[in-house]
Amino acid sequence: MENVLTIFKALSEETRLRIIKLLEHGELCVCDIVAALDTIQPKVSFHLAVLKEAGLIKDRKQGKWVHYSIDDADMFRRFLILSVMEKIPEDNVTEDQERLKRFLRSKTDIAFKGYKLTKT
Amino acid sequence: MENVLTIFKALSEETRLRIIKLLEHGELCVCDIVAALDTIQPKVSFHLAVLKEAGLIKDRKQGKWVHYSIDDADMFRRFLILSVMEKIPEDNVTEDQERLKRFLRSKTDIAFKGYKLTKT
DNA sequence: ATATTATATAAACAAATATTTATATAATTG
DNA sequence: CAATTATATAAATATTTGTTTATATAATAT
Repeated sequence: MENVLTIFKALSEETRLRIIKLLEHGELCVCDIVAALDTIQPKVSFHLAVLKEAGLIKDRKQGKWVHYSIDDADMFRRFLILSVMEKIPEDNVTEDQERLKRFLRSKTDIAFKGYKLTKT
Repeated sequence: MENVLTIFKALSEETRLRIIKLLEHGELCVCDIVAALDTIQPKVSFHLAVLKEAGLIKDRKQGKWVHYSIDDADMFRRFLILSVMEKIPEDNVTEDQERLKRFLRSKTDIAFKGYKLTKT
């Protein structure tokens, strides 16, 4: 019981479904998600912990960053995740997606500030 | 979003999963469920309302009684219901099942009290 | 070494959900 | 028709869950 219940509980909150949707195309670090959802970091960390506890996402630490991604190890969870992806109307998360794109772009820009690309 | 969310929310509570499990083999009236869960009636009515709102169960009124059963009109909900049936360990609900059996038996007994079965 | 950045966690607070108790309604039985 | 039974609903309360603010930790950059 505990197990199924934990999974359904994890899926029963809007912010968490939005996070799952954001992870559709690959891993993101916490700050990406914070930017995409336009919210504060502890809130995101809280929801990521709930999703991870339920085995729906996994994390990968790299330096200062923690990258989260969909955990597709188990069939049942996988199906649920796919359902979320499919059932949530796009226009319900377009703002998130746009904020994410903008943020990722700005990160890249910063990375190249003060550098010049030269042919090799 | 609303829709999926409502469904997951409905499934994210233990009493409700137990009710779904009880409905596995057919419809039951509210008082059957109250007896099986060994609890009070308003509590059961509350959870039945949540499940019905999510489209997971349906009701059928007959005299004083309201019979509830799994609503298998929709594929997604159906899959979720089946998952609940499969994923919840039997020994997690045996007490419920036994109380249910006893209660149903006692109802039949009462129905025959003062009567005698005769060959036709 | 110190400052900064990314993330987590704890504590205080707020909001949502579930439970209980009391009461209403509607059908049924005596 | 009065009493009883099955269920629903409303109001009060309790519990759980989520949010915010403050702080800790650990890696990196200055």
